[in-house]
Parts: sequence; structure tokens; C-alpha cells
Amino acid sequence: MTSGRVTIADVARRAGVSTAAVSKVVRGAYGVSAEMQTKVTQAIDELGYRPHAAARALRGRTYTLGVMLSDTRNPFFPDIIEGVTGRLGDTEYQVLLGPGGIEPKTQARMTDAMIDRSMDGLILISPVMTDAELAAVATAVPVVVVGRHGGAAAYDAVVDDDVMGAGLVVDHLVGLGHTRIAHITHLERARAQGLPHTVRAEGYRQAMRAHGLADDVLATSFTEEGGFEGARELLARDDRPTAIFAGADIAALGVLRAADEAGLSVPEDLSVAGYDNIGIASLKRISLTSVDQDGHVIGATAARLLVERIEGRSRSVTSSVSPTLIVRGTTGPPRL
Amino acid sequence: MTSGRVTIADVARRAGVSTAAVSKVVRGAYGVSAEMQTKVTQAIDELGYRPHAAARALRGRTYTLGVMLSDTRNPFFPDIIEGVTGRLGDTEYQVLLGPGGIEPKTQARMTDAMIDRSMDGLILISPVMTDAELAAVATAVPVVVVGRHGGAAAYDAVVDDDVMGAGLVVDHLVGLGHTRIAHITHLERARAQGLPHTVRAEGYRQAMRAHGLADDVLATSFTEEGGFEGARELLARDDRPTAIFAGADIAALGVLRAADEAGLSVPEDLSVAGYDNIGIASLKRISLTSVDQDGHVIGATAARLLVERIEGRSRSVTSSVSPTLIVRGTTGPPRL
DNA sequence: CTAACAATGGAGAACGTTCTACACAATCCT
DNA sequence: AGGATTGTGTAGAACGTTCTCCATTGTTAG
Repeated sequence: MTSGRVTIADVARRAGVSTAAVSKVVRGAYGVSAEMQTKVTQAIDELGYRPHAAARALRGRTYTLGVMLSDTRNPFFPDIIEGVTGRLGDTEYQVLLGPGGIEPKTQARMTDAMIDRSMDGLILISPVMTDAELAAVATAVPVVVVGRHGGAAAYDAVVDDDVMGAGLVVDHLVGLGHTRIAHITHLERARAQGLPHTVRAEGYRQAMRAHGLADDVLATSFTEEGGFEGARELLARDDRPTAIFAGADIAALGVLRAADEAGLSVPEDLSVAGYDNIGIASLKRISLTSVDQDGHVIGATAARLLVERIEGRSRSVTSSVSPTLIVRGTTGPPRL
Repeated sequence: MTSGRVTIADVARRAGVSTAAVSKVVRGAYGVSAEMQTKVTQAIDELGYRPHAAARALRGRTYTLGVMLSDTRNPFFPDIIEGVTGRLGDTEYQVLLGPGGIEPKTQARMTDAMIDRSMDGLILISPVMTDAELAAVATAVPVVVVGRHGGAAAYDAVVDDDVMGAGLVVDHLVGLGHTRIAHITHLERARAQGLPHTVRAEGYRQAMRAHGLADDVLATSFTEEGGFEGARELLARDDRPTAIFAGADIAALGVLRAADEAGLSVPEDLSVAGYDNIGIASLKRISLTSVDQDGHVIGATAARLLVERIEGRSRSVTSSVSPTLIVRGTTGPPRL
């Protein structure tokens, strides 16, 4: 009455069997007769028994998967979550999210906390930890890393093909007739390698080279302000670009503001493209050309890989998701 | 070597004391000498010991707080999270988020899962459960409910004063000279009482009445599409409103699109206001007048109340946060 | 008919903590 | 001096599971 919690012992008493037998039934383990099965199942239903995850943790699984979020404000993070939970919806696994913050230190604290809570596996979204830290986490628990290129042997990885995505944008703009295409990227702060913005910038450079064009990369930050500042600088030049490809939609919004303030009309005077295809990009008022990553597929894939890992696979896998270009109103042929 | 995990017994052996003593030091409990304190602390540091939360759960606290999110896409949910984690940053508590989904059933599953994982307390953000379900959760674990009016004795509550917020908008519009002000609300689907949209609609009605004006409420949904559809219907009328107050910014964006398509200029032909002050409302391209809820304060308050509850307070508390009106470019005097 | 075996159920030892109860020593009061 | 009190440390029983044996059945093969 004090705790009120129904335990396996209560069920065993009710069904007139041992706790071991109940445990077997609950886990679907080998060695239970049909009769035992029904008896116990009935007792469980009558009492409303639910296994106590913490107690389970001491011996076996917790059926809890952790997803560490580096940035809660990243607009397609809900897509990834939905992909993960959707995939796991009909399994016994539960998903809990851990806000890891932007700093390597706070992220490490979060992953430690998740390990301490004996989660069965972790999905890390764009972690900003060193490779060594990442490897350390991966030895303690199965790990899938999302959004970071160049995965290691210790963990699985799911990445968007950012090189391809950047290429799609450049190809599109070149196809429209642009030659002066600038790229706004995010200034590298951490030691971590293979982060999306780096790879997108590299993909942009490759694609420009492939078209025989000179590249023009400016590093500010992936914020509205960063896009604004970057665009203001680019647009002040004598030979200002006719198109700006921002490495993230949020920065592209800043670019649009800069264009507004400079009295340039989009797309006639300036074409603008982003990356991520965030929800508002599709709003008619914005109508931003962008690269869609299909966070849903990314999340579902990460969940699948993680469960596979937990259930025994040891060979490491890297899955690459192909982005698609969504052409909208902010890109068009340059004014001659 | 197999598990690799450092346990309290390892620390005790290293320091040459009992496990009970180590436990006392770790918990900061009464009855440890200074000498013992340093000896044990040193051993902990040397071995890199971290308490195993699941094992703790079986006896005492887990130092884990759960935040159930009803809607991961809600744009000010990151603000609330930051408020919560910010408040808890220097305590021993860890915050984990649980995506509860929109359905009462999935939300119940989530809260159950959190209870099964012996979290010390739960913050429920706009839960769509019945009062009975809510009460049941609250008997199992300390609970703070956010964003739902009319809290019960069993749990604490933090709410935005939605009546006041709606009043601010109406007062502002009336002050500009508007008399035909329509309101777009969210169609009630669940049984749950006291949800924000209901209260906002009621606040709107009260304020209109106070100004001696006729109210005009249309229920669609709090989505871009819902705002669009609602506005299209309202704008097709003979005596179309000169101002539309949408109960959520996301719907207000739909209203803006409808105005664009109808060839009405904002704010000259139509004033538009929203609620929530989501990030993009401040973008120059949108510049939406809105009501700000200060999710940061809400989150911090919820965290404070929850910790108080966990640490013994039994009297139930409801904290109300005052919203503020952010006037931007989408509202102005009506054209005469 | 008996030995071997498969199928089923149960005992009981973990798992890593917390926490109550107690032992012991040192200090205090009268 | 002797009892009471205070301070400090330890033993050991929980907590609710899982899981490895082991015991007891039937069943089958020879």
C-alpha cells in the first residue's frame, strides 16, 4: 500500500507460480507451457503489472534508447525523432531524448548520464565531441552517430550525402545561368571533424570546380544574423554574386533580409538557396529553394541500425541518405 | 574487466573502508569525518567512479527528471527545455525528454515508461490526458503540469495567463481603431479541459465584451493550413474583419498567406496578430505582432516547483506567468 | 524395462546501490 | 567515577529483476 507498485512477486503469488516463471513469460523466454503462459498473462492483466525498468537494468536490458540532441533548436530534429519513434513504435523499446547542449563538455556529461542510466543504446545527433570521446562512449554502449561524416569502426553512422546536396544546388544554379555563386558556411569552432557544414562547403567547392567556376566561400555562422552579415558583405562587393547558397536555411533567411534591405529583388537580382528544407521554407511568404534531407528516413535508419547493433551485429555500418533539391521561388535565372 | 564499470565496492576497497561509508560520502550524508571524506573522494577521483543510476533507483533517488513533450514541433518547446535545464544545470539532476505524441494513449504510455524508469519527478507539457489519468500519474510521482489551466491538488502547475494575453491583443487592436476583430482558434478534439486555445478564445471573448464589441470565433486548427482556411472563410464575407487574431503564430502565418492571395496588404487592409512569438515572427520578412510567453521563465519555474515537490512540499502550487505583447509590422490602424 | 533425453518449473544467487540498526570510541555531565 | 550522549564507521538486509543451474516430470529409444 505504501509503494503501490505491483511487482513480479505479486504476479507470481496471484498465478500460483514462481517469480522465475513469471520472468520467463514476461521476457518471452524458452521453457514455458501454454498453460503457464495463459495463467501468468491473466494475472499480469488483472494486476496491471509493468516491469520495473531500473530493476531490470541491474541484470539485463532496460529497453530504453537514448537520443542525444546537440541542438534542440535545429528545425529538422523533430523529423528525426519521429523517424526514430515511428520505427520503434511497435517494439518494446522506449526512446528518451537528452538535451546535450552545444559544448563538448555538456554533451559528454549527457552521454555519461545516459550510460549511468543503463540505456541499451544511444543515437547521437551531430555530436561535437572528439573522436576519442566518441570512441569511449561507443565502447560502453552501442552507438549510432547521425550527421557526422567519417564514422569509425566502433559505431554505426547515418549521414546525409552533403557533398551531393551541395552539388544539387550548384548544378541547379549553374543550369539557370549563374556563374558568380557564393557560399555561406559556418565558422569551425570545435575540433570535431566531418561536421555537415564542412562537408557541404567542400561539396560546393567540388561542384564549382567541376563546372569550371571559381568558388567563393564566406564563413559566418548558421544563424539568421550570420546569414545577414555574410550576405551584406557579399552584396557590397563590386562584382557581387548573382546567387548565394547558404549552408543552412536559417542562414538563408538572413540572406533574404539582407537582400530586402539592399533593395534587391529575389530571384531577379539575387537567387538564394538554403539547406535543410525547414518547415517555413515552404511557406508562400518565404518560398525558399532548399535541399531536403528527409529526417524521417534518417531517424528510422538510425533506429534500425541501433537495434541491430544491440541485438548482436558487430560489423560497423555507415548508411548514407540521398538528399533532394526542392526548387521554390527564391531561385531563378540571373538578370542579364 | 568484463563489465569495466567501477562500482562502489571498488572505491571502498581502494580507500580501505566499507561500501556504506562510500555511499555516505557520495550522498553527502551525515556522519563522515573529514579524513574519511578526503580518503573516499580521492579514491573516487582516481578510479573515475560514477554512481549507477539504475542501482540507485532500487533504493532511493535516480536524480532523473522527465519532461514529457506533447508536440515536438511546438516552436517554443526549446525555450522551455532551456529554462528547465538552465535551472537544473548546477544541481545533480539530469533531464530527459520523452516524446509523448499527440494522442492521449501514447502520452499515457510515455508517462508510464517514465515512472517505470523511476524518474524522481515529471514535467508534463500541455498533456492531453484526462484529469483522472493525470491524477493517477501524480500519485505515482511528483508532477508539474505546464500549459494547462485549472490545476488539481495532486500536482503543481505553471500556466501562461492566456486570458491576459488575448486581452493584450484585443486591447492593442481596439486601440488602433479596429472594431471587427475575428479570432481563429483550434477545434477541440480531446476531452481535456483548460487547454491554452480554449482559454485564449475565452480571453478574447471577455476582452471584446469589455469593449462592447461583438465577438467572432472560428475554429479550425493551429496549423498553417488551418490559419489559411480560416482566414479565407473570414475574408470572403461581406463585412470582413479588419483584423484577425490567430490563437497561435503558426496559424497566423496561414492568415498572412490568405491575405497575400486575396490581394490584401498587411496591415493596411488587414491587421494580423498571433500568439507564442515563435522565432520566425521576428524575421523582417514576417514581422508578426505576437504575444510572448517567455518559455524560459516557464521552464525554470516548472523545474523549481518540481524540485520543491520532490524535496518535500506537499501543498499544491499554481504559478502564472504574465505574457507580453510584441508589436511588429502586421498590425496597424484600419484603412478608413 | 531402463537409460537417455526433452520439456518444464523453481531456488537462489547475483546486479549496485541505500539505509536502518548497531558497535565502538570519545566526550560530557553530574 | 559512571552513566548518558555524541560522533563515526560497518554489517547486512532490502530493492525488483534476470538467469544459471538444478529437480521433476514425461517421453522416447533400445
